[in-house]
Amino acid sequence: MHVLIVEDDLETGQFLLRGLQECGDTAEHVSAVDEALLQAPQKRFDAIVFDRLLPGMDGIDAVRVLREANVKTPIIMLTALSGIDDRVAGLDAGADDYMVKPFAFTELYARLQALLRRQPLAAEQTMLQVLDLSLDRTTQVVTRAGHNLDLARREYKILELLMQHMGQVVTRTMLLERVWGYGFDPRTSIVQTHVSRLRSKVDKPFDTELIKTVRGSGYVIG
Amino acid sequence: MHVLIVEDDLETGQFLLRGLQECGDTAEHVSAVDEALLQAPQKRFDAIVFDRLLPGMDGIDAVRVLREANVKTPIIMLTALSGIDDRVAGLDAGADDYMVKPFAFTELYARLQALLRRQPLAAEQTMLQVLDLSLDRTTQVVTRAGHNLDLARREYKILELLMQHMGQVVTRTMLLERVWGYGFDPRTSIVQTHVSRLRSKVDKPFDTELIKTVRGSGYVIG
DNA sequence: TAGGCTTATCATAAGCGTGTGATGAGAAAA
DNA sequence: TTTTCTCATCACACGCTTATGATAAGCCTA
Repeated sequence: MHVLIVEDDLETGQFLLRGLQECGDTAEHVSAVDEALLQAPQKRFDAIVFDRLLPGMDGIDAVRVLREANVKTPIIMLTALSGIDDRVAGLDAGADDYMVKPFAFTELYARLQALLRRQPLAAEQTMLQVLDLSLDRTTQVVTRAGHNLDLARREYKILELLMQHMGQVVTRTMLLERVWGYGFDPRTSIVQTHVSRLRSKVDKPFDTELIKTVRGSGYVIG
Repeated sequence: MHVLIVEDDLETGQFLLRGLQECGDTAEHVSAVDEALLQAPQKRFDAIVFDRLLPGMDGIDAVRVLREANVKTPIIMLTALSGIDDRVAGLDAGADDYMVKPFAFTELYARLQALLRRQPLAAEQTMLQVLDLSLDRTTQVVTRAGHNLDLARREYKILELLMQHMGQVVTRTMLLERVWGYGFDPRTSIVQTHVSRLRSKVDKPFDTELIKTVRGSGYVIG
């Protein structure tokens, strides 16, 4: 992800910058409000981390200005004040979340990821690959060992989610949420059925089995 | 982690329960406020997920009661109302975070993890290692000498507990409590059976024996 | 409207995980 | 040594989870 950090304290700013880079993400650091107002609408950021107390203009007013300018990028406010009123003011102005200083970087990072999960990522990987299986998200073409695979929409979505998380278990709940948009358990074997059909196209005709089931959890690829 | 779910809607409750189990955690589900007030101080939960609208007592009042009773467990409120005032009320009463329904399970899970990361008391190490045996708590993958070990849920939980306390004796009672959730002695050889199965996968195929029994007490690793 | 494709549900079967009790091995106590 | 107790292991049975095929409903297209 690509994050804009608006923070007048240089030390904190660098700390966040480095933290994000170490997690494999990219970030830009500005220390003045007007710079932020200039950058935010122009470049495509996935999220903005906004300090509450800035010289010149209150961070809260700045957020309000951004929202009025139709900037919808998720914003996390940083505040040194822990009062309830202070938190509310930020949310009220249009921030999506707040964090009270001092905070752990890991928590900020978790919240960033939570926000991004809610919002679609601006820059996602378009080509996904696992061994001889590849999926192109722009054309939605799936091939294995050179052969084109003709997948139905649900099947494609399942495979896409699995490949986005290759090596990690994708739980049934996650599949229901991301593929079906369900917020509940339908109490039918709907996931199993579709994974079965997916396997019959992706795995059955070939010699190595890529989609593995993890009993009690879900499925993994790779 | 071990989570208490307070939610009167059975479907949502089961959905959360299942979601947590799929992620390798444990949870208990109660649907009434008084049950929650009874359970929360007694058992050791790492977090509580609290529905805002419950029959009998407002969830907010319940949270306040818990906090007054000196229960410090992190609490996430679930609310169907998205107004600012509603959010504040929850935080004000002593909740640590809120989520607006409908919500994605993945986000709730991220927030739970964020809350636990903030709490220093739960020394949650993600990578556990004893000689050539290693256990990754995020992916739930166990390897020894480079080989992947395919463990059942109970076996994994036992090994996890042993490795968390490497060098210390883990008593049978402790295992019954943390792996099975039993508060009593079932008077069967259930623990022995499962440790035996665990050993057949972890120790048998290799030359050095890692899991040792301490006669009269329990087991140690390392 | 007919036909084909996609999708949801149900029934069934197979497979795996788990709990129980029996049996035997080995350590500690007498 | 013998006795007693604890622990390890095994086989079996039950139940839950998962895989799969049949069926039916819905949707788009010609």
